[in-house]
This record gives sequence, structure tokens and C-alpha cells, in this order.
Amino acid sequence: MEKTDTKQNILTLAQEFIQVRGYNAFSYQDISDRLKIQKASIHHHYHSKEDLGAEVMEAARVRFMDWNASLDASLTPSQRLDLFLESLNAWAKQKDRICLTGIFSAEWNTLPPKVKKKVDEFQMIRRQWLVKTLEAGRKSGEFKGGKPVEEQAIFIQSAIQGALQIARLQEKPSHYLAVVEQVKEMVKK
Amino acid sequence: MEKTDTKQNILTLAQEFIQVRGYNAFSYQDISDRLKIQKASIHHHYHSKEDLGAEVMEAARVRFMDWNASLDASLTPSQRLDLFLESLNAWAKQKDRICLTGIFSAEWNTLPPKVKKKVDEFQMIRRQWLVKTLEAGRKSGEFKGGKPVEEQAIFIQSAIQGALQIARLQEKPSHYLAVVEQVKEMVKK
DNA sequence: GTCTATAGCGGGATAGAC
DNA sequence: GTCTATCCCGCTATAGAC
Repeated sequence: MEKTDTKQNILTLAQEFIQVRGYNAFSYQDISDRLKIQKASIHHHYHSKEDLGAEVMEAARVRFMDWNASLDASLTPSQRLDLFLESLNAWAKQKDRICLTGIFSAEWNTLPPKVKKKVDEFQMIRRQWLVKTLEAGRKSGEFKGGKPVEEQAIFIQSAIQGALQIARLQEKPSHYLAVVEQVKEMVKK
Repeated sequence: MEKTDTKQNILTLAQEFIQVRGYNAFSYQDISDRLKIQKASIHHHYHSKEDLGAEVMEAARVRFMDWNASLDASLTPSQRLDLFLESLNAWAKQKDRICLTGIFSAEWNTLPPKVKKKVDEFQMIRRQWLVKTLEAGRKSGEFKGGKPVEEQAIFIQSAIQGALQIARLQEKPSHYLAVVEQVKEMVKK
């Protein structure tokens, strides 16, 4: 077992703590306890907490880009939307996590600059993905028309972000699915 | 000017800080700076931060009940829903605030017990109000049928909570209004 | 009811040995 | 790359004078 994946382990744990407890509420101590290393060792891999937070978002961005690139070209817009919504259900099922943009946007006014920048970027990339997918679905006739796609994308992001938070608060992962069903009903013909 | 409203001033400021910065990120120091009193004096009015957080939610509950009681009996369900959605727009317009349930549900896993209890209670009271209003609207023929009203209420709460967060992140209060429009379109005939 | 003073803790970060 | 030791800060909370 190589020790070189310590850096990766820190990143993975940081994301978990951020989703579970929030950026402000988690500490280097939390991570060092779980990894059985000292607090100071974490600074060797991530100079500051701000950097670590930014790297968590950067990794999420890369993962989303990879996920998108891996989608079969033959998938319809409707199927793509389903996969997108289903991918977030993972957090609801784990019951103690919400989505990254959900926690970061709630803590927004207290976040360090580098983190803010990455969060905003991540949010916009996903927004654009939704816009593109919604446009494709309207063109293909699978989706309803109506409000501008940009507004519809904001609506979808709002609903799923809020749904994950409310589902966790009430310990009802199924609340997320209920919201997803209504999103689909609203978008699809 | 009486000094007896110090207790009320603390409560008002606490709510502001919670909505702007979050429960974990605000401190007694923040309040004492603004009120030009010492940190220790705050403890005289609210024994602990946990109590203060719980009182903020309790006050919000009372305000909501009063607001509901003040509604003219002749208002239609559709008008009631509009007023409900509009009341939250106040936070979007102030640009640096999100709704109380939004911040508390994001910080959920780190909240002290008394606060959790009050948040959950507040959330459920508003849910029930929405359920009642949606039912009335369906009965009167103003609202569409479809998904169970309970699920529709969860959907509305999710969407507006997420919308306020996203609107603040992108400094676009209008994002909230765009979501509200889509909520109305979804509910009303 | 407000003050000063301080206890006690945990946070992020750094220095320097190994 | 990990360790020990330490610094400095801000937090919640308490004690006790006025």
C-alpha cells in the first residue's frame, strides 16, 4: 500500500466532511483523526484550508467533465437529464450529505476567495450543461417549451439543491426523489 | 429610548447574522460590536448561543403564525400563495440574506439540539400551511391536480430555498423571481 | 443590566527534527 | 512525508465588581 495516495485520501475526506458538516465546521483535526496522521502533515499536501477547499471543487469539476464525456453519444436529452438527476441521488441515499453547491452557497458570505471562485465556476458549468440539454430536448420534441431554458435550468438547480437539504433535515431520502419526479413532469412532454 | 429593548435588538441582529453568515460562523462578538455592548452582556439576555438560535426560530414561528392570522379571510388560495412567495422575496432583495431554513438545513449536522427542534418545527408548520392552501386551491378549481399536495409542498419549499441561495451566490435577486414564476406556473391552472 | 477579566478550548498555521 | 512542539487567534462561557 503506497503512501502517495495520502493526498488523495485527504481530498476525498475533505469533500465528505464538507458535505456532512460544512466548510466552516470541519477542521484539519477531523481529517487527521480519520487518517491517523497529524494535523501538520495535511499542510504539507494542502498549504491552507482555502487551497484544500478549492481543490475539492476543482476535483468535482473534473469529475463532472469526465462524466459528461463518458456519456454515450446516442443518449437522448431525456435520458441525459435522468442520469444527471440520478447522480445527485447518491447524496440523498447516504442521508448525511448534501450537494457541494448546496453547502457552499449557504456558507457563501464566509468563504475565502479561491473557494468562491471555484464554486461559482462549477455552478456555471453545470448550468450550461443543463441549458444545452434542455435546448436539445426542445429541439428533438421530447421537452415542453415555455420559459427560457436558462431560467428553467436555474429552477432545476434550485429545486434539487433545496431538496437534498430538506431530505436530510427530515431524514427522508425519498423527498429528493419526489422532487425529481416533479422536475421531470415539468420538463418533459 | 429605553434600554429594555436590548434583548429584542440582540434577537433581531442574531437573525440577520444567521441569514448572512450562518449559525456557526457568527459570534457574540459580531453582535456586541454592532450594539456597542460587551459580549458578556449578551449572556445575560440569552444564556447560551444555543438558546439564542432557538429563540430566533421561535420568533420566526410566531411571526409566521401572526402573518397567517392577519390574512384577509376573503383571499383566494392563489392570492395566498402569491403573498407567501412574495414574503420570501424580501431576502433576495436584500441580496446578502437567505431564508432561515436554508441556512439551518445546510448546517444541520452541526446544530445543537434545541435549534434543530425549532427548525424542524418551523419547517413543518410552513409545510402544513402550504398543504392546506394547495388543497383549498384544488378544491376551488384554481390549482391543477396531479402529484399529492404533500409532495408538491416539499417541491415548493425546496425550490424557493435553493433559489434564494443561488440568487445570492450569483448576485442576481431576479433569479428568485424567475423561480417563483415557474412555481406558480406549475401550481396554477 | 452592563462592565472587566479570564478561563478553557479548538481553530489554522509554522518551525524544525527525523 | 511525517512527526512534535508551539504560536496566535477567536470562540463560548463564567465570575464577580459596579
